[in-house]
Amino acid sequence: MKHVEKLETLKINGDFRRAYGRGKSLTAPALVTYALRNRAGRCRYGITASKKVGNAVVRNRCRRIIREAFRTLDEPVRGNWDIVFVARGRTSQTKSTDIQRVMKAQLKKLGVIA
RNA sequence: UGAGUUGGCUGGGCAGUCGCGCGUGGCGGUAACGCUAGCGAGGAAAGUCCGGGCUGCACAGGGCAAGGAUAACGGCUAACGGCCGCCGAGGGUGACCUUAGGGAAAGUGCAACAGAAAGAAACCGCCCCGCAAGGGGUAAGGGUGGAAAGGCGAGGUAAGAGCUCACCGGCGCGUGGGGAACCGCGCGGCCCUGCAAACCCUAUCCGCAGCAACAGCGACAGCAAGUGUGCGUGAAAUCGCACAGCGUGCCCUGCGUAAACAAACUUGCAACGGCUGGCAAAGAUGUGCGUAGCAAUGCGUGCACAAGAUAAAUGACGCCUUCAAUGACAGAACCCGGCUUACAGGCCAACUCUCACC
RNA sequence: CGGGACGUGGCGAAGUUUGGUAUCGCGCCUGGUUUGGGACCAGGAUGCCGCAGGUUCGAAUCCUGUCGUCCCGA
Repeated sequence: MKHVEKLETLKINGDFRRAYGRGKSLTAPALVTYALRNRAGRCRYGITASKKVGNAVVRNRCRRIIREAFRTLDEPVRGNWDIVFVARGRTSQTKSTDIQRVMKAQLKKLGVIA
């Protein structure tokens, strides 16, 4: 992802719902990834941390860890995708480098990265 | 030496590499913007329990009703249901802690079961009268109960009883102290059970809503409304005046109730992944010193203080200190003053009891 | 930001108004009936009434604080 201009983030509830409903997904104890090809002409991503994960501090930490893992990803994205990352109970206790390893494997399997 | 009480502080640091928010300063650029410096979560930012600022409701003045809140006394404060002091009550050997703590002779209600009786009472017992049945007196004793008609002792009596007396408790009056709650002393007579976090009464305070308030701007298409009577000017009333109507739960006073040249105009609603302001540096701010005060706090003076997002910024890697920080509780959302609740570890001060020694 | 409701045996509810005994249905256990099971009959167990204080002689009920769940409005 390095040397690429800032990615747009998903904001509308409808975009998230479309990714959940029609996108492909993979699950791990610390991260769930949804991916769906879009027609927006660019790649977008969103991060979700539900109330079940913890209080506001814990939810913020999950979002930061996931965002840092995604930011420092080396491989470029092939094509235009909407990607949604969902934090789980283990996310807040995991290091961002470990999350990145899981994320890389999931994105590769989904065909987002080479 | 050990145990404890109260109050306060802290809530890792370093800045090397990468990254984020703001847009205050500088540089470059016509501009968009780029580079760089700067600033960037808490003591509770939390819960949203009180009080204000601010904004709107025409909401100005007065009264009534309803509803809500508070409750010894004095003070502090912009205000408070907060804080300080003090009194009473309760707990602790003590430092100290706790305390919704007005009124039960204004009225209504409740007090299950037990008990004769739960408010002004006679079941047993005791005493008197009577052959007996029964009648009368009596709250000392028994028994029930959380609570039984002031407590206890002496006198007194047929037996008893504040019937009388001493002490204690309560009430009333007087008096001394205190700013007051209240405390002390003297005198008087002996009348009153508990529950108002039951209804209620008394005193004091409170208009309602909330930054998704509110103000402004805009694209595509839309919707609704512009009250009644009389008089005046005009060709025409949406102009002027009066009354009515409408505008807060009600009443009174006062106030408001858009817009002229005949096809527009005005107002309101609604609509959007809306946008901008409100809203980010300065005020009921914090702190040092002086001063008034027991204190809360006031006054004077010096110094310090740039988080400001809008799906929402503080992270990752590394190093150091550490028993441990990967691991206390926890993330600003208009802003302040409090309250309440959560909190690993560490530090400081004052005081109390105890042990030892002098 | 504002408003409201609810936490009671394993599950679902009543009781809270007006304070004194916690009740009902399903489920569970034991026994009977049956060759056995179901159904049926008889009996039984199961509660810190979300938590912590307070008022009261006495609290599921009243008051205060607190935790959790759900709903509504702007």
